[in-house]
Amino acid sequence: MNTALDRAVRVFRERGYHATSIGDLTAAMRLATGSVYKAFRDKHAVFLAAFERYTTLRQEQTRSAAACGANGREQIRNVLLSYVEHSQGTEGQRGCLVVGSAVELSALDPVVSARVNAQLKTNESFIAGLIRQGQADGSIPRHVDANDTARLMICITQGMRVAGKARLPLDGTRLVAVAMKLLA
Amino acid sequence: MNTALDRAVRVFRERGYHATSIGDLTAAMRLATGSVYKAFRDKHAVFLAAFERYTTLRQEQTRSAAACGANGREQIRNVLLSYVEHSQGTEGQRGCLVVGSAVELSALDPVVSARVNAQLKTNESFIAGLIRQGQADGSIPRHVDANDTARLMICITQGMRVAGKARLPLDGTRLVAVAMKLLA
DNA sequence: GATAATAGGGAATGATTGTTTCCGAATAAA
DNA sequence: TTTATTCGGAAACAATCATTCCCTATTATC
Repeated sequence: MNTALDRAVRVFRERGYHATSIGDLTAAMRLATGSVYKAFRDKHAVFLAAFERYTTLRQEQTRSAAACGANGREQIRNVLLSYVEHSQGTEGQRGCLVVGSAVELSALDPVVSARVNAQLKTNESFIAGLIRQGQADGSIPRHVDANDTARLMICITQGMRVAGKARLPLDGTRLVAVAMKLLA
Repeated sequence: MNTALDRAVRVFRERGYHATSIGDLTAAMRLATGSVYKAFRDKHAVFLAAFERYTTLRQEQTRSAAACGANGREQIRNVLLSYVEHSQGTEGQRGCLVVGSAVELSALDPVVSARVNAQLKTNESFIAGLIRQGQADGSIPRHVDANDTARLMICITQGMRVAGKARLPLDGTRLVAVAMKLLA
């Protein structure tokens, strides 16, 4: 089931919600029309399940990327680097389901809007927590505002995903080096 | 004609390309179906015209916002502030047609992809030019890398539009104050 | 003032959409 | 073996989509 969902995630990331037909979905999931409708109430339910699967998977990835850092500052650097890498090449053009949902559905679909908002808030407080941790371990100056900086970093990461969709080449080390000035 | 196009811009910004039907378009533009198809070859042509109208309009807005600044640094601050304001409230939730096109169409539509890419490149080199201007007038240190910083600022502005779509409240002065550390 | 030409509006059309239903195959229970 | 049940697959369904065609005004021209 999860393997079929992963394939649905991929299609929705590439084509978005409205441009993905049931035909696209069944072809990607290797399931017949009836099977999809036996497993999910409708297309919208498939999307919601795919969204949830995507966010849990991505959350694991960024947290394990952060875990490699020795202190708060290094953890944030790793998170940013991880975002750049996921915004590049094939993976980058495939896009982020959170960004895609925010842009395509947030204004039209209240339930998707709520999930997107919750996910962004989660990511933001995760980064804010890393900043505070860095201030505790001495790797980030005290005068840095954790909330404001975290919000700006959310903008940066979301913007990276947009740039990745548009095939703008991003140099990870250079870009992150500039972004780290926000922690000065 | 431009007034009808402005209404088309608004619909495409709110609903995106695929979720906008010809019915939505005719209702918004106050035109009958036949009239739309007499003025444009098809839906795609309407979108392209709306896209072009939107980008020229936005370009004017950001350039006039920049013009209010006394030096390069102040001009960049004004540009960032203008982006925050356009990413907030009703206007923010309406969304940016460049971001929307990048996310929804860039992977599927080569001609839209080219326009999006060109627009992002234009914005980026505009900001890079402001940075260099700031370095020339002494308001921005020489050691700032204009290209890298401009690219990161593009990520920031695009990310703001995503946040605006998701109704994340953005405090303009606070957010921009943090972002200005990139010019230190 | 009559006529040609053009622009705009709305109904008809064919294709595609999401959804449902029905049917056959495979598995488990009796 | 037979019966029941669950599962996947394909055809059928109504609705909606983008597009075309035709008709009616209105303007310009002679």
